Amino acid sequence: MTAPAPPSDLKLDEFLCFAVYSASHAFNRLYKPLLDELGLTYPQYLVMVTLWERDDRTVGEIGERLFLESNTLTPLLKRMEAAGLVSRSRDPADERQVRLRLTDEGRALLDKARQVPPCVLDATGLTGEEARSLTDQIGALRTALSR
Amino acid sequence: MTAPAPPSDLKLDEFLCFAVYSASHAFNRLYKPLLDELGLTYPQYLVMVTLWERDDRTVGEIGERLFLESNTLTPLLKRMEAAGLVSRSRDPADERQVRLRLTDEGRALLDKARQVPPCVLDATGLTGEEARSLTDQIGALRTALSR
DNA sequence: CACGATTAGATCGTGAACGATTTAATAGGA
DNA sequence: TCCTATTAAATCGTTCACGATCTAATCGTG
Repeated sequence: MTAPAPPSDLKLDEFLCFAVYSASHAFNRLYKPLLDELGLTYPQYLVMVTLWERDDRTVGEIGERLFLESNTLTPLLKRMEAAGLVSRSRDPADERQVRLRLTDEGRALLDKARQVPPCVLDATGLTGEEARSLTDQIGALRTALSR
Repeated sequence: MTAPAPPSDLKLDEFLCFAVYSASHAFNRLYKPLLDELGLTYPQYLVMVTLWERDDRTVGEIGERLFLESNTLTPLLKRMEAAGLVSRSRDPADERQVRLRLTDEGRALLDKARQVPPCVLDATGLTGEEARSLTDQIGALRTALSR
């Protein structure tokens, strides 16, 4: 005689973490075909965005911007270097640091990349204003979680 | 003479996708020590939640619930089986399907797991009502993105 | 009933994430 | 000046995520 399992009070659909987790994957799936056009993966695209914003950054600066550590970034950046998008070189003034610079090819990719965000906004079904609001709310959430 | 780089109009901080991506990682980092107590990774925890909600599910049903495919789930579920949390067995009525069932140990873990969501809500700094609202907005976003 | 089409999982290879550790360079104090 | 502490990346091992493909079981139509 097995006792009936006590009902679980953990409801997946009410989990904020799961909403975020699954939305993150949904974004990834949406981006995949768009970024394939650029020869980038999603995290590589984020690195490119940080370098398009400001070139010539250290691994640590990029990591600070993207909330990633060198153990994630080093292999990713090496793949980007192999793809001809960035150069990696030790800073002569401080040989501990590795500076990332866009190649001409990497810089040129910005033109194509400008077409991506409008496609993505369209797929969200949100207005620009709604998207901004949600971005701010989730940004604040990330800040709270990182304490 | 290199021309000054044209300013990028792609602003990382305005990217909804990046807010979601980085919040997802922030959740993971928050969950890690909590779930270490239970001997679970975060995706394994999600599988447990689905089975606590309803036991005896196929790989496909779990995947439908979590938006994951068998190529992700099969190895994950095998690790959970090896950890003694679930059993995997072919459905006699349809040998293509593999049914997942909680072991006694897996069922018993629910008690400990109930302590997790309050900790997480606390870390978000949100009220229950705010968290619910955000969960709904992000859930709707995921639905829109998956079209 | 047969047999091609479909379905459910599993397998394989690649690229992230990340904890833990290591290596090399710089900084700073006795 | 040396020598210890700190810092920046890199390395290693494990677990996800996912595209592509494979295998085996079942379905459906003639």
